[in-house]
Amino acid sequence: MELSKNFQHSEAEQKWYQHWMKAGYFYSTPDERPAYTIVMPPPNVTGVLHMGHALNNTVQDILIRRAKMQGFNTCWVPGTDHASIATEAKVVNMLREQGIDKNNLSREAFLEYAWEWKEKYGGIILAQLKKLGCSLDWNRTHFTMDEGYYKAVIRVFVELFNKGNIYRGVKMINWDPQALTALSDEEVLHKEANSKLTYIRYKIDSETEEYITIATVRPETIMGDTAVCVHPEDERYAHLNGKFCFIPLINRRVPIIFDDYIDKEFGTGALKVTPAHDINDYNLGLKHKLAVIDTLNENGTMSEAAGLYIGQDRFAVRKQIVEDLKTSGNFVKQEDYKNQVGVSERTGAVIEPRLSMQWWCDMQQMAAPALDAVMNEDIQFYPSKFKNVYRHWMGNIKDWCISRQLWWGQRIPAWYDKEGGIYVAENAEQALIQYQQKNTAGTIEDLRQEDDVLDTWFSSWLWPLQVFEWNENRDNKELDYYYPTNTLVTGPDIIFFWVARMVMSGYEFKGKKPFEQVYFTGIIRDKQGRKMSKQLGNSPDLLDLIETHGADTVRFSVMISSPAGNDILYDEAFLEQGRNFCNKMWNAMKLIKMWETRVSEDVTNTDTFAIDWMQERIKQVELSIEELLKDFRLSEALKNIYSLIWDDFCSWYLEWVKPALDQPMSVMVYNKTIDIYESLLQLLHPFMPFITEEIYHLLREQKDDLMNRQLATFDSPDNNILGQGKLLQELITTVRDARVKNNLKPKDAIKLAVDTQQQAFYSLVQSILCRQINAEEIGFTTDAIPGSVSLVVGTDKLYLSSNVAIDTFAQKEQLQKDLDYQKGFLQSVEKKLGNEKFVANAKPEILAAEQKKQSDALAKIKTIEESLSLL
RNA sequence: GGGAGCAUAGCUCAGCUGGUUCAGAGCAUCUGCCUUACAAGCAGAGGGUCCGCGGUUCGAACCCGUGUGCUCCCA
Repeated sequence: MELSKNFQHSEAEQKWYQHWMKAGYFYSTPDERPAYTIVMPPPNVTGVLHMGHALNNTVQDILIRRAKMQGFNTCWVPGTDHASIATEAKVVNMLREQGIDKNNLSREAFLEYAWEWKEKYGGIILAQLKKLGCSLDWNRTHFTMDEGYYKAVIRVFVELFNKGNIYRGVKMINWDPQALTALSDEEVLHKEANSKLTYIRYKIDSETEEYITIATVRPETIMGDTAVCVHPEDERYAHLNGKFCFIPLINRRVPIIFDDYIDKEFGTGALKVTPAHDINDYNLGLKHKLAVIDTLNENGTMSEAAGLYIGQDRFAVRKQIVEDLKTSGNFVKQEDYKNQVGVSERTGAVIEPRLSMQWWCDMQQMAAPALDAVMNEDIQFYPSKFKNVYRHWMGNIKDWCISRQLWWGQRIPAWYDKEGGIYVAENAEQALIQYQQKNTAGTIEDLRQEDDVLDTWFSSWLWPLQVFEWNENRDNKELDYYYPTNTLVTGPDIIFFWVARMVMSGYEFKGKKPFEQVYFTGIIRDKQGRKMSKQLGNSPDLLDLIETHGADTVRFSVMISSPAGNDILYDEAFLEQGRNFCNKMWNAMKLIKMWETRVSEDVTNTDTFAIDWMQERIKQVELSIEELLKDFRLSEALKNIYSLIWDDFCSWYLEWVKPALDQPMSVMVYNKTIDIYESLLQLLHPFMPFITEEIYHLLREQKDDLMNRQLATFDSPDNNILGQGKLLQELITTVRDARVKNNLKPKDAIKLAVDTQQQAFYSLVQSILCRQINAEEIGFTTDAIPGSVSLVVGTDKLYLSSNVAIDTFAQKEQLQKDLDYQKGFLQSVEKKLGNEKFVANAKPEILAAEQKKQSDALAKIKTIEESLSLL
């Protein structure tokens, strides 16, 4: 068979993904094996996957594939999230581009568009995950608005309502004037803004011409002022006790109140109080029984109640009113001021605090077991630093605003009668029954369902339960088998939104934690450290990337650069490294395939050093991988495998077993080499599934697939053989270096004479050493060879001779350098050993190590000095 | 304002329980090679006051304090 020059990723990827799928490797049903389960954080159906998803899902796939090789019954559940506000915003935009105004559509018509959107983008997302190679159980795909899922959410709402955890009430909420909906505190981002602090004077209601000056960043809200507040101990204002002042422009008379909430140092020490538009002012208003005047409409324009600027946008008014205050003589001054402004996480609109009737969920009770679980590590966080963040949020939990003024989502199952009575039930019929208990003649026509839908997170917090059909049967067999799931892999940015709430819902509805451990991945940033985002256009298109570079390369590039839990500065240079790695593996396979025709039974090759050594290296690396993966240090594990394949296998091992030109290949070595390559491919498979499967099958006829092959158990490596391998490498490198330094060309023949105590070792590796340094012969000696280059490796002396003239100055310099280093080293070791406190305090093994260093260094120094004296 | 984290080679970062066979990797740089698997490669090399200062210790990149700079989260 003709092998291509390089690995052709696109064919192989398609072929193997379909093959795995057909073979049923992705699917899971409960059996006698232990389960290893992951539920995928469902991506929003708002668009396409980005680099963050690539990282997150690659990590999950690695864990799943590895667990599968270790004999677990693995189950990775895919799905998508309806993402209420984000998706609705997208659909509204799309409609606007088509010239359709959402307000002219019925709820039903709008939802049809939304479902179309979901089908399209949800489908794209799932296709992307396949391209990435994700070994997902597609039979279990869920969507947070599926019929069954919808019902589960409704039922949870009704149950919590009946328990008294859900209630309806007017409170100050975060209002998004663009999406026209309430948001939870978690959906508001605080950003620093360059604002202006405007000083405005309010005339005091007294006979004399006297003013009180306030400072505000929101002058447009003064029409909503219902008081001015100062500190009770502020001498500047003590005389104003019981007085009133007039709001400029509208001349409303408001009281001057006193409260120690005021910061005397800020601004003028006098605060305008606007209970309708600021949470602190609102609380102040409650305390002092102030009126509340809402001067804004829901879209952020001034309302009738403002009296002025009606219908104008709040930001336009902020500028205009300053001009008008100047005209009226109330403007004092303006200064630059940096403050924090809340913006909507989804729409970016500046949030307005607003008093509003919403549905709330009291979280106090649910928080307690959820907090404990993480604190006592019943649920483990990686990295554990996130425990603090979690504790802080959970310990100060607030009631959750769960209603949204949107259409895309689960509609709140509450019905109102004409008198304002509320009936919460799973459906209209049951609501009606409740209603009829009061009004026997009542009909469904008398009831009106709540328009609002539920916060998206009020559905996704059920994800680990409902993907196993919890609502259909709360103790079903699958739930028993797969739940609690093993590992949740997600970003730290949704620790409150999702992780914390899933923990709460797990205990509340199932009485069990939803997962054993949570691994928080880093956030992918661009080279300049900026978060990747659509707006910045700094996020590469994932599908493009996969198509041009291949899924394995993309996976490699995101994994190699992602230390556990730290942010990642993504650089496309990593793609190059991945591509080169694929190429390397491909070529190693080609080399082995070339030997296939030269295999002969007649070669009686008893030289197994290379094989023995490589096998010990594999054991060694496998054990370290095991440890690294336990701590989710995936990038380090990958680096270990990368180096094992490139350096140990390709650079050393293959060269060591390579038959001489036109010589036959030992059948034993050939088969062992394939065995070895297979186990390397297997170690790498979870990280780079396609190329490993492809090469696995090209190496020789296989009965199984790599993906499904069980991992052997490894015992601890033989340190003696590993040490010998290391020494052999050092010998080779030292001689090669000497060649370069002495201007000996690779083809120039040399002879090597060795003065050593370990002749058996040299006999063992002689043929390898001979070929690797291109020596005509290697012999032993106890005396220096005149005219040769003397080298020192360990405590062995090497004499390298050649027909080519040799410059002794260079080697003298090198030996002198080594000698200086060794002497310095010895000095530091002896200083340590001469220190009584060290000898008394250091652990025995460290003491022994130091003593060994001392004797080694002494022996080395002796050897080098002997060599030097000969020059 | 409260909290968390980071500062190591030109760049991006490893360095787990303090102990010179750990100061390391990849990329970049330099030198020499078209050695019949791979020039997307091979063989070598150079490069660091481990942010400053102080402390603990026999011993500090690692622990403690402090200063500076940066990032993130919460209010």
